[in-house]
Amino acid sequence: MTTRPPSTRGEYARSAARRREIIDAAVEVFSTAGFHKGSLRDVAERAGLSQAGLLHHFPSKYHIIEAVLTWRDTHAREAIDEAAREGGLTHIRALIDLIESNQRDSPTLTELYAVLSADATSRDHPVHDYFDQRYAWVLASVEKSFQEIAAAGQLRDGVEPADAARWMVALIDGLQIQWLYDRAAVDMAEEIRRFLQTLLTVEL
Amino acid sequence: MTTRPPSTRGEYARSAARRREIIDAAVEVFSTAGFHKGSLRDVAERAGLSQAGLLHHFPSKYHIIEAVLTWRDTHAREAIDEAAREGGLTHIRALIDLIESNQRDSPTLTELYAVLSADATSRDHPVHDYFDQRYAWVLASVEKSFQEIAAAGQLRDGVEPADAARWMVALIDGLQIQWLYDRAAVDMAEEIRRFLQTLLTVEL
DNA sequence: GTCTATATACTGATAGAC
DNA sequence: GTCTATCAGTATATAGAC
Repeated sequence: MTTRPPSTRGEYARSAARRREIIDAAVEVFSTAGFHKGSLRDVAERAGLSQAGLLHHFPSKYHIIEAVLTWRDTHAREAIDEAAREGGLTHIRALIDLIESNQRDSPTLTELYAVLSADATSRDHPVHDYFDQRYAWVLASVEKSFQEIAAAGQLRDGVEPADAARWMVALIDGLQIQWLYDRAAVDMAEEIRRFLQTLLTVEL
Repeated sequence: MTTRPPSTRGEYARSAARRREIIDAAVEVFSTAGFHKGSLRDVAERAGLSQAGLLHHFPSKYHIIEAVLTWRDTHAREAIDEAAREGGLTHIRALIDLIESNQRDSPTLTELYAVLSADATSRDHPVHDYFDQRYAWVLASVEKSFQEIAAAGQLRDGVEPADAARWMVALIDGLQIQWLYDRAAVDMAEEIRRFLQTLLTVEL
């Protein structure tokens, strides 16, 4: 039997573009309604096709949320990878810059992550394992950078690198919630910078 | 027309006890499954009656979650009210103690609050307004205490009371999420105490 | 006060025409 | 690749017997 290969680059591009449209629609729906409450019909309608048409591109609701998460992760790692390799303050600064640009350029995606990371604490949640591993990885990599900061004499005496890492990650999540309730009142990146400055002996 | 008053104290007590059983069941169901995903049937089953029987005591799902929240708030305010009136470090210490005892004695209720406060960021969520007002109130009362701490010379130079309040509330929410993913790794009260100690000039 | 039975709506997913 | 039609499951809520 023969499988018909796409005859032109155009077909691949069109399909990929459709998937992107669906992912964008899913971000908007899931970030305001939540993953459980946000329906495939809502996503389909926003993407401009029927619910059955949507499931031609992604076989299940889980595949859609998975695509959303991996798509953002790919782009986030591109933005942070070089600074993460360098470590120390460079890594921390890049993280804050990333948060700042995320909030400015894709607030709905930021919203989705904030809501979903709390939603997925339930052990049988479809993306529980994803967030579980993500927290472990983020905490470890931030702690490593704070250890380097401490070794360079840039961390105040008595502040443990493991604590600083945990506080920074917690502050990010917590400020995001406050931001979602009152967006005008919270400037996340500035707030995190001021907080970190109290832990450091050098200018951030 | 005449309304039949309860003939004995027993009837009130029995009905009140039933409502408490339902509230306890609701806490357990909603904290693990989330508010949307947790069903009235689950709550009813755990409370030992049918779903229709449950709706005799609370006319809708919303009334149940509302009862859960106001019930906890009443008890939380009892525990914190005196210290809150005194203000300053006394208030902050009492807040941390309350978090510690909540986590030890009613972890599922703590879990429910953490998940629900993120869930309810959506503007059309049934308890959005409740959490919106709660954050405004908590932030204001904690900021007031940090102003008193600053006036007493107990706050490190350069730390703004408004920032300290925002950071403390954010840290509580963020650590709760980390705790839900890895309960063995996070001692919330200790972590918050160590964090606040870095902002203060006196022993907490 | 509690039950069974049911109304009504919406969910994710599938079948099959085009 | 997209559609209509539909399935089976579950949700909240109601009606009415007991």
